[in-house]
Amino acid sequence: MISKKTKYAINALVYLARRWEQGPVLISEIARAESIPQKFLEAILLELKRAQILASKKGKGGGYFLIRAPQEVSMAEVMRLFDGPIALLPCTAHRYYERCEECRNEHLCGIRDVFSVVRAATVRLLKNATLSEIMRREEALRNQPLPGEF
Amino acid sequence: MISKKTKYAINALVYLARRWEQGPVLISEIARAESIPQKFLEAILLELKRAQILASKKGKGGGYFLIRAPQEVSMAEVMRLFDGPIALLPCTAHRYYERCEECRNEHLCGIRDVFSVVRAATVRLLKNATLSEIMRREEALRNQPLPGEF
DNA sequence: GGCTTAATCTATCAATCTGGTAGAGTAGTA
DNA sequence: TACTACTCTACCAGATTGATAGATTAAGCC
Repeated sequence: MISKKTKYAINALVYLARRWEQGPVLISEIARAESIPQKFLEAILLELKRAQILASKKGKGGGYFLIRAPQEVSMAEVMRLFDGPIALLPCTAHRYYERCEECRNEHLCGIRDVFSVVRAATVRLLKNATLSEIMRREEALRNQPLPGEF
Repeated sequence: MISKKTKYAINALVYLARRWEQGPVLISEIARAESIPQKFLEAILLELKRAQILASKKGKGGGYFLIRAPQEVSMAEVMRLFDGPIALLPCTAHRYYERCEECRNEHLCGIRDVFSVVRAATVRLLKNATLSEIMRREEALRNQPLPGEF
């Protein structure tokens, strides 16, 4: 499961994606709109700024804003930033790779083999899950009949 | 990432799957072979017994053993037992479903939509990742040239 | 220049989870 | 009945999670 911090980050990013190229948005506004504790959100936005996803402007008329196109920000990147590896086992991760000390020959490990497949599938989907993809799907859902109604 | 506890459980289960229908195996033997702290392993095996995956026999000649065919024990089940939901978001889980309180209409949520797809793919793969599948893959790896060598 | 605004930094905190240890108790088997 | 091996209870250190408080710095405006 992703942490609340990551979920808050995603909520904030989607909020800012909807306001893309519309100037800075106040932390307080995002916090109110998305029901995120403001002080907690401040720390999150700061991390997203350090990761070069957001930028900020101080003083009156200031706030945070996206500095990348919404299709260039994926859930894979956000999750890695806050929660670390996407892989379920350290020995199947790429950036965060770590070998299992108990494992003699990693390349003959059946456990690693099956979890590698899971990782590959998850990474592929999460890379395609960009902010613009989320917005696109929201629009699609609005224009569809409610689920279960036929 | 899965917890060490879950990883230990998987290691122990694969060990017992290799000894399927060969009688009880000592906790101490599994602990030694798989480098798992014995006392910690005891708690794990006890949980697997309560989950009706293992059974135990006391006294001399006792130990733990699988009571299901190896193809009937999946990583999905083991992970849910020790680490809870497989879904990345509570609102996309089935058994562990929980709605996001900040969400007005869940069925119009784009975030939920993309994470539902991830969950479905992950669950499908983890259900197919049974103990016998792990053993089958280990055998396949043994009969293959080493990766990177051509 | 001084005031206001708003981001930034530092510190702290309770609660929970994780991984692990110790030891007493209980029950089956030879 | 003695031995073996599982079972239960309790405890613990350290890390992580989610959150709060307050001080500081920088930008814009009159």
